[in-house]
Amino acid sequence: MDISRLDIHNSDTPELCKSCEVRHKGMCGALNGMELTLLSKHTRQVSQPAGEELVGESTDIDAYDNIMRGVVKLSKTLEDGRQQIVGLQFAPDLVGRLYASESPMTAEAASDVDVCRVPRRILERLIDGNPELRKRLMDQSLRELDEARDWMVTLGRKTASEKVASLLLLIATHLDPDAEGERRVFDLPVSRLDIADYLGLTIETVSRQLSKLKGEKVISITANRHIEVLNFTKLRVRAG
Amino acid sequence: MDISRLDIHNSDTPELCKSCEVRHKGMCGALNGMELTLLSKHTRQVSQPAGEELVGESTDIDAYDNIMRGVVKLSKTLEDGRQQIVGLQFAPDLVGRLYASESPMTAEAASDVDVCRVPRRILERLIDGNPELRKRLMDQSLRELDEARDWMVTLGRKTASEKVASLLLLIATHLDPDAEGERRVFDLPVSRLDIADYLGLTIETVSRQLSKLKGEKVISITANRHIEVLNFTKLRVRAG
DNA sequence: CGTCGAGTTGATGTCGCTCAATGTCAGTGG
DNA sequence: CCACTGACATTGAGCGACATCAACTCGACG
Repeated sequence: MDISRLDIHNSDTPELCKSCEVRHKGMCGALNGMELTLLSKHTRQVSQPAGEELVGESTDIDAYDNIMRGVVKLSKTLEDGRQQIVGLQFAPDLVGRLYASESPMTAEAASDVDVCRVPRRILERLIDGNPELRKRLMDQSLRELDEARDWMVTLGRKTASEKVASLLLLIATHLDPDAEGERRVFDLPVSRLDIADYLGLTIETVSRQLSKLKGEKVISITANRHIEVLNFTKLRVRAG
Repeated sequence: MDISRLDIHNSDTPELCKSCEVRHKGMCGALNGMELTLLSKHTRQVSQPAGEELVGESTDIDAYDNIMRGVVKLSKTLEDGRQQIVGLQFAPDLVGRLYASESPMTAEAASDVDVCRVPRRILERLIDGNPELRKRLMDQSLRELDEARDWMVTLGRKTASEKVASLLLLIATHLDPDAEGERRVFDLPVSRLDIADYLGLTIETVSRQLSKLKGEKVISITANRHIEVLNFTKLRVRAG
């Protein structure tokens, strides 16, 4: 039986983690050929359109998702429906609370995403045996902690216009890490409601602040989602 | 030369991590006799009164602090002076950003604290050689990440009165984890300003909300800092 | 006592929320 | 081609929660 026919990943030279970026910075870059082969035998690629849930709040975790493409939003909801987005994850992050049996939050595709779904046991076994992988995941966790704490400052102490500027800055730097100069161009991977839920604001306030930034020629907006940053320095100043 | 005279920790049976709780749940509980001895040779106990800084924002990290007693607050400050507390740490937590050369935030004694100060290199060497220690520190980091994200919901989506109730709840559960029934008694380890900076409010608003909870017989306050929770269930409801 | 820091309480102001109307655009069907 | 629809976004008017500013209380300490 030729297992390579069953799954695109079941080949001798695994197709997993194809992109250069993912290979270099992501989890798979820490694996040797044997480990990649093991992984490929148990992994399947999953594509989810924007809005689909990957992991529900307080549901069992039986797999982790390695983001190959797209943006994932992590959110928590109060009983009465108030929602707060507590993080955005970009390729090549790993989605899922390590070592917990139950997810403390919802993970949802913000844009269309492709992920590699790894069974929990498999990943945890790989972690135990591979110090380099362990280090990368530890680094990701610590980076997420730093980002969460930075965002606490934004949520607790910044004004609405600083919040919106901060988010544009965050997305710009994540989607285009090594751009230079004053101009940045990108598509917002999230809706106005998501922005509001990330910033602890309402969609109306977000809209007003975006319009204000537009009026002051700091950014220009076309087709609702397409952002051109005209003056990156000014945007950074406005982010507080 | 009798080195045991030089440092209270330099003895054959190290006096480090004396308390039962610390020994069981803290970092030192993961160490064997040899490791404890190594640690004791390089560790010194430091006592800081409330308000003293342990690590400054964007200063070099050359040591980690293991909390033996007291409460440490972690905070970040914007250029214009606005401050946000991004975490509280209790015994037996380890203070300090692992694997970073520079601290992303200020760590300051909220109450009077005693810490064991461990040189960075020593701790990192111990981590490399001890899977159990590694796991405990990973767990602490992941727990801090969970707490930071929970707090983002509080900061972004809760009202002032829910915020204050949430903080009382947080402190009550940390200072007295396995209490039962409706009553809790504790002393606030932080000032009104700290509370305000943790909740993203002003001291006046904090004060008014505390007075309201007092008026509604949910808590009673004596001597500014001494809190008696009269109705824990009601407090939990108010926390949202 | 007088002073000082921490906390409380009151009066007033304002930023962001609420509610409601309007605009934009893609999709659908006549 | 245009009308209709529904999802999403923008804009405006009014209001309320929290901030700001200021006065006052209280205990600690010289």
